[in-house]
Amino acid sequence: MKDKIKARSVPFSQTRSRHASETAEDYVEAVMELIEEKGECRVLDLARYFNVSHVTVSRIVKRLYEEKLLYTQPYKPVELTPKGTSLAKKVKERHAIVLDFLLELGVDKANAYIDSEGIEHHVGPST
Amino acid sequence: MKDKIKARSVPFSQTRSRHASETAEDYVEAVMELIEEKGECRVLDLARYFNVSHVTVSRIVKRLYEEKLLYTQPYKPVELTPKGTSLAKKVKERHAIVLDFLLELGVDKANAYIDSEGIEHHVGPST
DNA sequence: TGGCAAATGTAGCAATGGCTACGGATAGTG
DNA sequence: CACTATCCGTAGCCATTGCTACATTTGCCA
Repeated sequence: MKDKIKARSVPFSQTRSRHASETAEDYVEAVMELIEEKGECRVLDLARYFNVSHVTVSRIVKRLYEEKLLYTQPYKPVELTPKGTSLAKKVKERHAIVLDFLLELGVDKANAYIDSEGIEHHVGPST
Repeated sequence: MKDKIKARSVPFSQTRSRHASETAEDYVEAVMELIEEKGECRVLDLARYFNVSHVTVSRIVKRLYEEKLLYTQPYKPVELTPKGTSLAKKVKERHAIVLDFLLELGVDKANAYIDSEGIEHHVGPST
């Protein structure tokens, strides 16, 4: 029994640090997409994208700037650093894999798209 | 383009309340499993299960008690209320569905088990 | 150029979920 | 009965991510 408890605990560990990383991944991916779509990425674009207030975005952008994932200057658009670009590409690739995975299973496209947003962070390398 | 932004924003909305609900679901499920396995569910069992300190568990148990999902008394085992039992069953059922889903696809059992822990919260009804 | 609307930034609050440190409760054992 | 080990609760700290309210900057248009 104890073994089982121990084994099951694995997926839940390091929740906080993982959650912070997920946020970073979501943001760099969003920035990359918004730049592709609109030519630039404003704080408000991100706020609409994630359905949160511009304040929340602005704070997170500041943190990611400190992590050297984003370039940001007051009242200017947000851009990706090389590090941020690299992470964004990795995330998009993984996202595409998950999407294909679900599509291949007959999940209809709209639902697959929605579901894969949340799922991607939970997929182990083997899967 | 705007449509796409709006559409993509859906999965991210209400992140906080959703996260709190996920915690509640994880906890009632864990309580149910631990009671099945060990006959009772102590705070420390949950702490080991989730790989967090007993303090974290104790605070969350208090919150779930206020939400009428758990019974709890100082220094006593944690139990499920009818509401908690009902939620736990729903979660376990959904969890089982996700697990079967992955197993059917040839994901080997161990990995499916691990992955489904995180995925289950992101699965829409249709999937 | 002046002024307004939109975009950002800042201050400050709340909830959640991590933690350590410390103290009280409980249960088992000699 | 007393002791000791384990369990649990409380106090208090931190980080993250929501928010509203208010201040500031920018950019555009009359």
